[in-house]
Amino acid sequence: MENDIVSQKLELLRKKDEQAFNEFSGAFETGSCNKGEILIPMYKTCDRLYIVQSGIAKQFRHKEDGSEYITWFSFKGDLLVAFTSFVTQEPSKEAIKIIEDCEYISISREMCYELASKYHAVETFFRELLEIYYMQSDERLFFLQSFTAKQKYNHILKEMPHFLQRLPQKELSSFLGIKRETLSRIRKYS
Amino acid sequence: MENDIVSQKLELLRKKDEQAFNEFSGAFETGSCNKGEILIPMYKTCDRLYIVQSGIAKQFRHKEDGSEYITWFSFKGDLLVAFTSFVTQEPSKEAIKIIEDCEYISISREMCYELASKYHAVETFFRELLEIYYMQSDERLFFLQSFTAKQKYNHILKEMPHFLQRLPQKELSSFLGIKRETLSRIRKYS
DNA sequence: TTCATTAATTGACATTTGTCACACGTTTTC
DNA sequence: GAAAACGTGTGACAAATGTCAATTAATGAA
Repeated sequence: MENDIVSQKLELLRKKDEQAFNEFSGAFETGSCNKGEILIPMYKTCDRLYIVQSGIAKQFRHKEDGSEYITWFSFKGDLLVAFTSFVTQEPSKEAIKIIEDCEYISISREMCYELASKYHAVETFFRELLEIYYMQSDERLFFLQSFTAKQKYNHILKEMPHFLQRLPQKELSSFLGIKRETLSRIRKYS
Repeated sequence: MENDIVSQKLELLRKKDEQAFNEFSGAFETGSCNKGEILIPMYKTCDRLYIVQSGIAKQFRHKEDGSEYITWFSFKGDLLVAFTSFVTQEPSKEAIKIIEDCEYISISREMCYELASKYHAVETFFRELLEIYYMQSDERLFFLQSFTAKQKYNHILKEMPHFLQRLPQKELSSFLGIKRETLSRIRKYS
């Protein structure tokens, strides 16, 4: 068992209600996607939830000027879902594209809600995941909002060094909310 | 019954499991707080969840330079909680201050988790609230990140006019992530 | 009402970051 | 392996927003 958040919560689920765990984990299918492919297209309704087993994916939206705004990178163990579309079942304003060849497991939205409704423990599993993702979103908001370009870079350097090692600067700069030229200049002087 | 999100979800809870609803809603206490007072202080652990009945509160953090960064304003019907601290039980990095005299109801964290554990329907209530708040956070992230100062102002003007009507510009500018002088200049030319 | 405090406006200027253009090196593809 | 596509680095300049200081307007307390 891995030590990422989803795995930890799955382990809790298994301890709490083995049958729920079995039914839930049995509902996942495996799949894979190559670099450059789109896993969840823009404007399509998202009806599956993915968990990355290997590789890297990026989640992004389009700004009004057409440029890309990257909301998150997903590595091994991370969830992959166009969240708002998944919940509301409306066309997604965000898309997911594969940066490095991915293997994943996935489960249908229908099954998620069915099992959350059937098993209290599954409902708890999702509630706890949401708590964590909400806290992360909060933190990212503060980060993007209150740090200068340099501070952002240093923060990534310190807290998420794997982002620097494994992501092209083009993508990373978008994630930091700065232009690639700016990132390039910051790197030059630090 | 009101038509805000929390009320809607409470109504769903009542329909789904009347006993859960009764026990849950019976666990709330009423209270009030005057303009200028701090409801949840910085660096204190947050162990209650509040729902605003009247008035306005602001939720904020301190940036590294000491200035204030406002994360949200809460009006009638909105939740009021230092979320990360509430979940992790660590000292809060955000605080809540009253902008206009507030009446509220509140419930202890302990009771929230106890009832979520006891009643599947209460767990569902929280999971669904979290879904909505997560979507809001996502949207705010995009808003802050991809709009210019002018676009932000126009967006608020259109989508949240009550913010403009009821909040001092000083507070609003912090919420928009711009300086008060900048907001003042934008208003002048639109 | 009046004085004191706080909020909003405005101007001049500084700073940060973005934009555009192009060079250079590295992958990918046929 | 050559051509094309892509990613990165760099310079000159532009634009948006911030900073500081001074003034005016609004608000609240005695």
